Amino acid sequence: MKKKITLKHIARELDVSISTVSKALKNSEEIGRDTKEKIQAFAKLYNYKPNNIAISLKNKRTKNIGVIVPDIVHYFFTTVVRGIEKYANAKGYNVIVCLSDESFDKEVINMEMLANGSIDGFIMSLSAGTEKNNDFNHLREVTEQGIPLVLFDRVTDEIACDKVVIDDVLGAYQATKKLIDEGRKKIALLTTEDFFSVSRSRNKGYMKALTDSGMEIKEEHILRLPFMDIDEDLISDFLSAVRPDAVLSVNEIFGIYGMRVLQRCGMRVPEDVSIIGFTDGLLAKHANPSLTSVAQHGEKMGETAAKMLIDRVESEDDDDASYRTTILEPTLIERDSTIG
Amino acid sequence: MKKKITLKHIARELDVSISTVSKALKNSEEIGRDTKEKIQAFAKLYNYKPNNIAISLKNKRTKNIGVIVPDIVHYFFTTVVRGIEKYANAKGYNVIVCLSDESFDKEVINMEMLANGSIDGFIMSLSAGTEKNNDFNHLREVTEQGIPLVLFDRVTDEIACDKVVIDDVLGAYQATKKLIDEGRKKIALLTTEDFFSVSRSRNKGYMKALTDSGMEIKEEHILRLPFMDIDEDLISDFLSAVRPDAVLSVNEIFGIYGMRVLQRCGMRVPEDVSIIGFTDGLLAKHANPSLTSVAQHGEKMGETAAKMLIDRVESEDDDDASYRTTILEPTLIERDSTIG
DNA sequence: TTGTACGCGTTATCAC
DNA sequence: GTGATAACGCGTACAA
Repeated sequence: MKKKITLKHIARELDVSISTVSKALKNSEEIGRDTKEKIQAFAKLYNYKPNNIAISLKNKRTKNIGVIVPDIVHYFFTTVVRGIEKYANAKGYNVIVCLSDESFDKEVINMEMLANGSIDGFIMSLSAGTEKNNDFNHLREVTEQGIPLVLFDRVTDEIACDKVVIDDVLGAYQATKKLIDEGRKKIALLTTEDFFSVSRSRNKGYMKALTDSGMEIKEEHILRLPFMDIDEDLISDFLSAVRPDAVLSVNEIFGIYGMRVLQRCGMRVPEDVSIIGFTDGLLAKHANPSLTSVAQHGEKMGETAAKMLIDRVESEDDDDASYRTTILEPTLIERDSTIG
Repeated sequence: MKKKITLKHIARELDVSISTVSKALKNSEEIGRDTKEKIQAFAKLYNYKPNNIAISLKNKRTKNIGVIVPDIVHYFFTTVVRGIEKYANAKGYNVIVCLSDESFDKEVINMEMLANGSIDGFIMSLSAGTEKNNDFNHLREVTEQGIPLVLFDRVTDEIACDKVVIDDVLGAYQATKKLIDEGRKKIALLTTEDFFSVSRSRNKGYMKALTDSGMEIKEEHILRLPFMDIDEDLISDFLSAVRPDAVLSVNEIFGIYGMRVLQRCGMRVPEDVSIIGFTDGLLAKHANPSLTSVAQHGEKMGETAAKMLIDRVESEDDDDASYRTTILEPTLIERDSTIG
């Protein structure tokens, strides 16, 4: 077992000072050819690599990015993390991923864990618990310490920081508009409890589209489901009662469940009923029929967030005022659950 | 913006020495009541938290675990990462996730990035590129440096380290056996190119089940597909030609594609043809009909790997000889793509 | 051209 | 009881 070698070892072995070794390895001009070559050869031989921790301590820069997401089995977050990874790695940063598991407490704990020097900045999406609590003190503490923070998707106005979101209102508007343009008259909405910022925006887009087209918004056409552990019966009862000719879902999974329920009722998709969901994930793509979806461009979002964060980290000047919010355009991916 | 406070700041402010502060905050007996209380109060007020990096440097322990996986959009890896996260976090460790993107080069780069002090140990699953190259020097270097390594799922005999796998032979055997017991006579196999260790094992289980039941293994019933960018036509041509009454797929996605192709040919699942896939993911669960699958228990695998790694990290004695391989039992999840 | 000294933040040992 | 000192590994301003 050949242990990690340090500058000190090399120095002792070659009978020179540590700083000489350090300089030689950085190809400094002030070291003589011979010593330089000797040292470099030795270093290569023993595969010397500087210790990241020591460098972090010295530079006060870790080259680590902390990412806190509610979950990682959800396709959307997965793609965002991938986008972050991609950009961050290209820039020489590592990504430390923590899962809040939709819990406020875990989110706080994870943040504190990372905030004490482990990372140069945060990228995160609020947990359900945090949105519910409406308590953002842990975020505030972090930003007040001068640690850069980028929020994505599930964001809040309470915190001044960079943000990346898609235009959820527009996405829902376009989707609803498409259903209206198909001639659908009774468009149901499957959404979540109201504390989710994204659901609120999507509901808004749905309503705006109806209103703009002179259609009435009927509360009985809207089903607000708890986010966790989906209750298929609730969806089933609702859809059987409403008998809609179109359904908009604020996420992928409600859309899939809704479609199945309707099919079981003997309705044909898309002949009898059109369905559009949010999140263009694997389920939507491989459903039968495949589900028309509002793509959120998670990977792009991740890349953008990573770029914003790293730019912030690497810019000397902390110009507090200039926080930006990047708004990505959603895209309606038309598949077989709607009419051409 | 209140910057991070250090021991030095407190010491200067309270006019005591740094070591006094350090001891006071650790509630050392050798510090007087008054000073201790004064220091602790001050520390609380300014929300002092020790700097992780400095502690890492001193202890030569980072409390970080490096995880390198081929991808994170695949359900299986996602669940493993989640399992790792769960266990590691509970033990006070952070998880640094890197994606090899199935590329040998990226895997090497990521390992080197992390190996220089950033982490206490690795958990990883080999990239396709690495399995293809059959080159494991980067792993060897890491283990030779005394950095603990746990391999899961895609492992290799070339490296002596802890491992976690499921019994792939058994999983495929049981699945095939089930198809045989249903009375299926022509059981096709959708598998990948041969360099994947898991595919080899699953192929073996398939063949063993056939042989044990006195059935013939026919090469023309086996389709070996490239792993990346799935070509649906290949599957389509193959299945149209073979016309099997059952299909075993070594992963989830081939199974889904296979089912769709067969349905398009007018075959009913499971009346005319039964299908079983590997990986009990979202697609299998929500497919129509839902896909009977061999569950790999990713979360359990992740937890197990994390436990093995942390045990190793925290045990002083480096008893090289005692590397263990944990073999998890697969479970056949029966759904609607097979007959009751 | 090479070496010395110091600092990053913390802890442990030892002296007062 | 309190404080000075060294050490973790590195980089660098400054001295020789």
